[in-house]
Amino acid sequence: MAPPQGRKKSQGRKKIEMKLIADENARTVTFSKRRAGLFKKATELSILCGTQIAIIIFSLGGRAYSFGHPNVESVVNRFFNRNPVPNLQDSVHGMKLHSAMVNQLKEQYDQKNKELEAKKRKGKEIEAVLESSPVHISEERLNQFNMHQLEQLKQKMEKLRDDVRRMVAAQKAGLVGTSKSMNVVKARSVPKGVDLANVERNGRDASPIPVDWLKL
Amino acid sequence: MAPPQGRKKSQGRKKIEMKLIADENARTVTFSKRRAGLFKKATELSILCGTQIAIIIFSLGGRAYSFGHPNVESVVNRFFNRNPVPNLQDSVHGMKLHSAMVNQLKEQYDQKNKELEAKKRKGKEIEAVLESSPVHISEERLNQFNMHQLEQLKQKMEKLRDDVRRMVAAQKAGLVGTSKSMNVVKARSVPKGVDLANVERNGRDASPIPVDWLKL
DNA sequence: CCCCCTATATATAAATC
DNA sequence: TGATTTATATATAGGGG
Repeated sequence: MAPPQGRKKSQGRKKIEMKLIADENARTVTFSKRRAGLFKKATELSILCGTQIAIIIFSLGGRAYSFGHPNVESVVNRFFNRNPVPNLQDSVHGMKLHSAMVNQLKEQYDQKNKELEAKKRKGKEIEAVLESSPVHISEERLNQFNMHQLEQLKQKMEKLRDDVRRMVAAQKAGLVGTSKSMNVVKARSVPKGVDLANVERNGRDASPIPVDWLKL
Repeated sequence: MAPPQGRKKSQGRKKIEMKLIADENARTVTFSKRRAGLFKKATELSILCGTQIAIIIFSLGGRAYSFGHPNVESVVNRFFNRNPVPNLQDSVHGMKLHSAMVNQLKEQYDQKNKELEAKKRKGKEIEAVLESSPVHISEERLNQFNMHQLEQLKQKMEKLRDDVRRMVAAQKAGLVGTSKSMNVVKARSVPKGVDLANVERNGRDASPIPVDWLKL
């Protein structure tokens, strides 16, 4: 009934940037809360899906925190195949491969390859649309953009299409890549169907566009 | 005002009992979702608090899923206070892989992963540009342009640009071709001792899928 | 299996004790 | 470091394609 005579007790949860929390105090608090939350989630997962789980965490201070269902050691050992997994005996060039890990690696590769495949497919679809869509561009519309924006737009389109091509080509030729990074920052959602571009040519570029994204 | 003429599309999230999900299908779905959620949480924790984390999960089916920042092995070894693993030479995510086959496997995985990342990044970037543009242009519309039209666009832009230049009449020396195609970036980066002091992103991995893409 | 959507259950950033 | 409270940000169960 009575209108809130006092200010709100809290602004409620705020969104925070995804980067190392500078304030050590706040960081510690967040660490405690999230660590607890993570373990809770792990517990639920193991119960709901009947899985074995092991989690090991080292805080910046060097303290170790662990969680295990049924326990850390058994899961870790199983993962590193210390406890032989009879069902897995892959071998390459005669040597035994380390089960769970290698097996997982294969799956991951396949997964990524699959995602890539999907993207290429989408890229082609878009290309098709571009080819068959005789849309007239009015001067009006053109004049609404400034050169900088148009240039950027064009470049991005070209670049994207170029990438699609390269990828398709590489795919056909059986690519042989060499890189050493393995970070996957999972994006919440893959941007709509943004994939297109082409034109082998690349002219100049006057505007001081912050084109670091162009280097791939 | 008008009462909802149609039924709700969904009853929304329902509370579930904390016990092994009986329906195998539902269980699998939940496992996928929650596993992803768990890894995401772990990723955030490692970033926000600069911690090292390792997670290993074995599904009921016996499949292994892992997450590691900087990688599972280092964290596990640190936890058990061991030096390099004795009877385990291969490392999935980072370093010395003594098996040529496994090594190749890893490279291919990295390559795919990298391309995928680039793809996602670009998708986001183009979206960003589109959004920051004073003139709203839907992706739909953008996708309707074909290369010929883009060429025209470019020509018009160049003309405009030249006009502006004339007007500004000044130093125009800054015209540099800014575009290059990438050609396999072989980074010999050694994810050795990652100093968590400046954690930018984390390592992550996971994903199932049964396929024998390679006859080992 | 993957993606999307909706409606709700949960996790948590902040502030305070 | 914990335990609470408040107001929001996120995670997800269910269901469809």
